[in-house]
Amino acid sequence: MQELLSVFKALSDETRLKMLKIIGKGEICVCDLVSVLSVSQPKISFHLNVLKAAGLIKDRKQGKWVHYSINDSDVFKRFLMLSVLERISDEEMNKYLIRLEKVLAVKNKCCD
Amino acid sequence: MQELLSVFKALSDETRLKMLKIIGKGEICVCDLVSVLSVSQPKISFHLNVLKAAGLIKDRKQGKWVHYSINDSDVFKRFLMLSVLERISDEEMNKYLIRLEKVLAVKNKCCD
DNA sequence: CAATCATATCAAATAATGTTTATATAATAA
DNA sequence: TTATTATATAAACATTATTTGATATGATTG
Repeated sequence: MQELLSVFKALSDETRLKMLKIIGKGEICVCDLVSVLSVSQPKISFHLNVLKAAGLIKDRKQGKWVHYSINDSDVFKRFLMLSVLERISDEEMNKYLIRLEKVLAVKNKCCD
Repeated sequence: MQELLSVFKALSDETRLKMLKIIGKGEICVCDLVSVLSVSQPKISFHLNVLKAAGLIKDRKQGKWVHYSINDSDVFKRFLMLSVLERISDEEMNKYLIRLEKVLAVKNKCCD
C-alpha cells in the first residue's frame, strides 16, 4: 500500500503535474525545467525527487547536467501518468509549452 | 487540473484507501465503517467528505443512517479506484475484512 | 416530549508538505 | 588552479492536511 500511496502523493501537486506534462514531451534537464516553469531551482529539485522516489521518472547524468524522463518500466504507473497527462489540457499548459519550444530551439544555452 | 488533483489527493491517504477497500465490498454506513476500521467517528466523517468531494463515493440517507458506496458515474475515477483496490492485497486488509464479515452478520446492531 | 442514536461540524492541536534562502558538491571551462 | 555552471541538500519558515475533543443536528424511540 505504501508504494501506491507514494505514487498518488507524487501526483497530488500542481507543480509536479506540470512538470510531468513537460517531461512527458521528452527528456529534459533541470535548468530547462526551471526556465520553462519559472520556479526556483531548489523547488524543481525537490519535486523531481518526489517524482523519482515514486518511480514516475528517471534520471540520466551527463557532465554537469541531469536529464529527467518518464520512467516507463512500470506499466501501471506509466498508464496512470499517461491518462493523467491526457486529462490536463494543452490549453492550460500553453504558456509553458511555448516556453518549452523556445528552450528546445535555443538548445545551445544549456544542456549541450 | 484541479479536479484531477482532488482525486489524487483523496487517494493519498492510507485511511482513505482502507475505507475505499471496505466501501468497495458494498454499501456501508458510517457507524459500521467506524467499527470495522476502529477509528474515531469524526475522523471517518472527515475522510468520507474528502472522498465524496473528489467524486469517488456517494451517499444515501435513510433515517438516522447515511450509507456510502462507490460512485460509478465517472468511468475514469471508477477505473482508477478499481485498479487501486486490486493493488491493495486482501492480506493487509485481512484484519478489517474479518471485522466487516462480523458486522455484516450482526446487521441488527446498526443500520436496519 | 425527553432520551438516545447516527452523523456532521467546528476549533484547537498536531503532523506532514512545500517553499525559500543559503550553502555544498561535482563537473567543466578559463 | 580558480572561476563558473548545474544540481543537490539542509535549515528555517510557511502552508496545508489530519486528528482530537467538544458540541450541534436531525431522526427515532420510549
